[in-house]
Amino acid sequence: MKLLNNDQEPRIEPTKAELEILQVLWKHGPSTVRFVNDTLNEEKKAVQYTSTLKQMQVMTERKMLLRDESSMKHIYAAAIAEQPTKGALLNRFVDAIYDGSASNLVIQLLGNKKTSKEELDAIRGLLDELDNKD
Amino acid sequence: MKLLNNDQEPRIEPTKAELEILQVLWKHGPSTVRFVNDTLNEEKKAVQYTSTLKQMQVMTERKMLLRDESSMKHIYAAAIAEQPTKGALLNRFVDAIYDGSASNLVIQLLGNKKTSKEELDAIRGLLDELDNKD
DNA sequence: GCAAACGTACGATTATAATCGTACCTTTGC
DNA sequence: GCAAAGGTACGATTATAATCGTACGTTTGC
Repeated sequence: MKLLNNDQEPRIEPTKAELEILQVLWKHGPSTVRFVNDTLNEEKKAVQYTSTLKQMQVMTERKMLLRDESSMKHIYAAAIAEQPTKGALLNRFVDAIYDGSASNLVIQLLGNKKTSKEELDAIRGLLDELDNKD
Repeated sequence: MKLLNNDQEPRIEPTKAELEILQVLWKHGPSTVRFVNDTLNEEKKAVQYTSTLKQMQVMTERKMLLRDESSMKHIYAAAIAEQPTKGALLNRFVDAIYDGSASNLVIQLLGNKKTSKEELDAIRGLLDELDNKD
């Protein structure tokens, strides 16, 4: 028997579908379901309006989104910040795949044909900045 | 109606549970179910023998593992290589979270308190190597 | 004023991942 | 020889994610 999880705390481990919705809200700011659904259909995948609606309703229950119900067209906003959320996902990923070693991940990244020269230069720039800060 | 997917090709997108099993096999080489299950219980989580067995049977069907049935204690081996598999997972992750931008991921990594100085030095070393190669 | 368009609510369904119980076969040790 | 230990096979179950149909309320345009 699984006890009900009357979660009051926001969950910061969005699923794939949840993340797609969050990305739209992070990028465009507070939006209607209509807007989010249209954006998903344009940029990601075909999905019914009510599916997106349902997702966003559940996410609101789980405190991942905030909902302004003052007008009929509810306005949803991300309740969790982009960077901390992505950071948590990244940590989980590094733990699961690279046994917690960030440099192992970077090895993979650098050995990857799909990582462009521009990306590499950008990464180098970041490290240089860090050097100057310390 | 979903058509049957008589997949002949190996699937290279292991799930969480599948990845844990693959990690054991990659690390220790071909192993029995008993060994994999013991290792998971020691290093990861409590799980029944038959659960691990079932997973590995399914993974074999999906061509992610190879099975040597010549003796009663079947010996399983990873059928997909570690680096390409992790690379594919990494690409998916970067696409899903960082819109395909590897440098954005690294920004996150560097800004992350959990990334140690040693890790940063290691990363720097990698970039230096790359410099000398080009 | 009323039909069409558009909105929310919500149960039901489907898809997939993950776990486990039970049946049954093989090996081993005494 | 045979009971106990340990192995595989496999259906059933549970957990979770994801999608959608339908009911019904509100707004809008003509």
